[in-house]
Amino acid sequence: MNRKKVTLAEVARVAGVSRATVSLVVRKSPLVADHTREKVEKVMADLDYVRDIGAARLRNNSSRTVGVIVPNLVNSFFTEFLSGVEQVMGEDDRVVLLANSQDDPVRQNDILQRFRGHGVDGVILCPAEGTDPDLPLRLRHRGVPVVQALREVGEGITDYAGADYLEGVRLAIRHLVGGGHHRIAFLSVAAQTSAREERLRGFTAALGETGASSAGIVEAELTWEGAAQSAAAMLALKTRPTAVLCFNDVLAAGLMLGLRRAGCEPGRDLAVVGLDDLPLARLTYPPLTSVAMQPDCIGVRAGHLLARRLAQADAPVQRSVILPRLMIRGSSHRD
Amino acid sequence: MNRKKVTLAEVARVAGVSRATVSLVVRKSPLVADHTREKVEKVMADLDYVRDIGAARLRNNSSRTVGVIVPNLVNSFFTEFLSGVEQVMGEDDRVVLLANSQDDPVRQNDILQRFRGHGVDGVILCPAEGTDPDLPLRLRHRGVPVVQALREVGEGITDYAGADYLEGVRLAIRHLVGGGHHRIAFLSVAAQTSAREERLRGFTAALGETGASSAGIVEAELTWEGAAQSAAAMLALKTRPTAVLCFNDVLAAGLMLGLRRAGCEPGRDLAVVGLDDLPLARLTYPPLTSVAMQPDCIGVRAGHLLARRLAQADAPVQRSVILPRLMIRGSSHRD
DNA sequence: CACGGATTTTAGATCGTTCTAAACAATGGG
DNA sequence: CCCATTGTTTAGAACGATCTAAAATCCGTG
Repeated sequence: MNRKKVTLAEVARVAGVSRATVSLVVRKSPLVADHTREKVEKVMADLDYVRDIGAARLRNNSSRTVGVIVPNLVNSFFTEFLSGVEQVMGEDDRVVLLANSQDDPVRQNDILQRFRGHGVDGVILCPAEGTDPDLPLRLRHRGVPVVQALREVGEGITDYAGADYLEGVRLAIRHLVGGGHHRIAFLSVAAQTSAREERLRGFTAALGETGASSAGIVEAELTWEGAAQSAAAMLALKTRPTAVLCFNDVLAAGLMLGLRRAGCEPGRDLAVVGLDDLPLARLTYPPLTSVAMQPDCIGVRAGHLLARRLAQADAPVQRSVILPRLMIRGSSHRD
Repeated sequence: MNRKKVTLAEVARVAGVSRATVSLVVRKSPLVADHTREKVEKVMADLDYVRDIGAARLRNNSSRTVGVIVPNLVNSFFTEFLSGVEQVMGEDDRVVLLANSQDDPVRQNDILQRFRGHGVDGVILCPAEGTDPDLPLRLRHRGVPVVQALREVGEGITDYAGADYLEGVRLAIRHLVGGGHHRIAFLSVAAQTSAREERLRGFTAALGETGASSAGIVEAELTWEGAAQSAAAMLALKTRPTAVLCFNDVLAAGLMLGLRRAGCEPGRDLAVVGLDDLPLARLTYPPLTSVAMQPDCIGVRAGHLLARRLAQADAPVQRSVILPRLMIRGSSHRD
């Protein structure tokens, strides 16, 4: 209640030095003599002084704050990513401003504006579906350092951290073909993002490489219910697939549910493979074969990329792409 | 690159008015005449002016920023909660500073300090395991408005938003007893939090009410692997349970996995009930009966509580407790 | 047309920090 | 004893907004 804020000036007064000196101590400058440093540090501890970073930023332009924009906070793909980012930032004594674009480019712009108002040092962005491809360019012109992650818009304009979705899909398809599957369907989402495009491209590419054939592409809403409902469409394809590759694990899990309802036992009657290897992949029945994209690692890398760019604004653009790993489980076995 | 920051003064100069007037326009004060307002707004738009909230806060003490501390970013209980908080804050034109305490009180203190330095208006805190019970009091003395959520430490010192875990457990036990189960075990976690205590208390209380008896309490690490490993201990209990209530759905799902490995079919040989009703509850096999705590709603309420307190610092302490709902699914059927 | 009151506008101080440039202290050489 | 040199400290002006209190403008009346 009565707690007045302790300021530099207050510390200076008590310690019998000038504000400038205290400021130097706060910033661990080597310019201050040891004995004054100690004296000042003691006073700071006694008074429970907390440096006001906002005021500091006003003067010197570094808020030690970064904005993170994700399209979604329920899919653990994004929250694990977020977790990685938060971890790096914490280690680096930075703080994360979080916002959820809900995959809406308009909201996303609002958020960027808000972040700008808060003086963020930089932004890590998973661009929302339908993001204007020259948003990155506009941001660069406004002087906002940006790292894109998980999805990308515009080419080579900003740093980027993600996984090699294409290779991930190839791993999955090879695994299926190796297991004797030759008619493979793809369960996709409607939302147009780079992640989707890459996965779809990977699908046709990998089919070409392996000589397997597409049994068709079915689209579902990005929820397990949507996927469950799509089971009917999947079973009604002209060329009935023996295996289905899904855009991600949520869809795969939903599909398995829908298949079982329709009397088709996933893993036995129809192989199902997911992508992302979310934790839930181990908990479905049968456990879901999936491709691990390690979103937490991607988050860590995105954090490092941003740190690098903040340190050196004109560094060359860099892409950091993680190699996925295939996790084989029951949903793609024939036993 | 060359973008210089557009300031109030710049806008004022171009519009031919004083900074003070522009400031009034920015804050939508009714004091400005309509024609000047329009003129100024036009200039602001032309110059792409963004108000510097940090600078504003320095003068008037409202950063429109709140800190959120969660113990964990992989359990969707917390991320759904976070999602709710973020949503309310966004609507209210506030911004969320996110940090993960990793259930470590020391980290948690660091984070609180950091938040203070960033001038947050208030904090929403899910206290880490082992948090000093008078942390809330200390924070109050420092003048930091706090709302606790999901877990609570200290009694009635801060506002609190959570679910009625006790009632949730009661619902689950009643359901089991109604289904003919009389020997019920509890799968708990080791971590000492108010959530755990309340659930455990609820367990014994509900057993008393219904006349069922405890088959024992088993502790597991809070991961699905931990729960899977505990299946053995569960099956080895002296009085073999016919049903198990689990601290949360992650444990329940893990336990089901472990049971099946041990040749005991969950849902048929042993009923399993979870708590929290995470999305994964629908995706396990058999689908998991659980008690919905609606963490996203709790997040929304926590946000509102904090907004209220920021508006009125001396409002009476309020608790907002959500009534849980039982979601009956296959894991507790006998068929 | 002068006056009082309401409506608009503004100058200048202020928030807590950092920066710049200069002052001050200590030391050693000539 | 003065001066240059190095090492420490500091006064005062920023940063970009908001607040306060006062000034300027407008308007209807007497």
